[in-house]
Amino acid sequence: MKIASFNINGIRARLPVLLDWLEQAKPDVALLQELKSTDETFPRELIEALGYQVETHGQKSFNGVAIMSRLPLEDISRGLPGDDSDEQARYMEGTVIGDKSAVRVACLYLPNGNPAPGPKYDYKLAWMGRLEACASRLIATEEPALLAGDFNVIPQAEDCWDPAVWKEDALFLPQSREAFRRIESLGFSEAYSIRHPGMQEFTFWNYRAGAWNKDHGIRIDHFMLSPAASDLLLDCQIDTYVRGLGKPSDHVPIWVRLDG
DNA sequence: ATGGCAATCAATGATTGA
Repeated sequence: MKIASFNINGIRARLPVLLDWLEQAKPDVALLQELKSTDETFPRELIEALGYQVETHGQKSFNGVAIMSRLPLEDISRGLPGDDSDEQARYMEGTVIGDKSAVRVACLYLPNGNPAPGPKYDYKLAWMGRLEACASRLIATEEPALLAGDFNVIPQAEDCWDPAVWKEDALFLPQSREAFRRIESLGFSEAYSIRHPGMQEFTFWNYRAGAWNKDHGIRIDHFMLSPAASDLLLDCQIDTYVRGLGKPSDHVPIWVRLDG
């Protein structure tokens, strides 16, 4: 099964690009972030017309995540556990039933955290602590599971065009990278780096200052696979071309193919 | 400095993102 993740930066503004990409890439499952839409204003009909079951966890103006699947999709849960006062729609889970195996998928939009230090960075680190608890719970099931989405973390220096520029940024600060490593320490594998060691590809280019034309990008969208899911990994690719389409998102899709 | 763009909500300007 092919599972993709795409921070679309506004579902309504991005609908033409999304539909274009879906028809070319034909993922079985698409995990979307930054819907910037409530569940009520999410344009589900055109996506359902392509054969997808659409499950959303929206919020007005900001955040928002969705799971869309052409395979049976069950047991949806919405929201990141661990803080009942957190109103931001950044996390949901569902179980995809493949031909060979069921995969628990978590779609996440991890907080940016800038400016750091400050309350937004505190929220990011707290959020990552709660995510680690989810990761522990998922790995304990010993079933195939993955965490995917916009992590807003640059894992290592090779994952950005100029580490010096990002040195003080919340996406690259040591504490952010350490929190990312802690999830790996639980037993999760970051799919792209497993499949393409030493390669430099990006998933985000700022709209400003001609970043795309200069290839001033960063790699912040990731798939983290549990051991049981890693055993099924066949491929992981980044659909870079999507950044060059008309009216693009600032992120591009990344996907994995699992033998499931 | 990735200043310099884009999306959204709301009302011509502010907020947020990374």
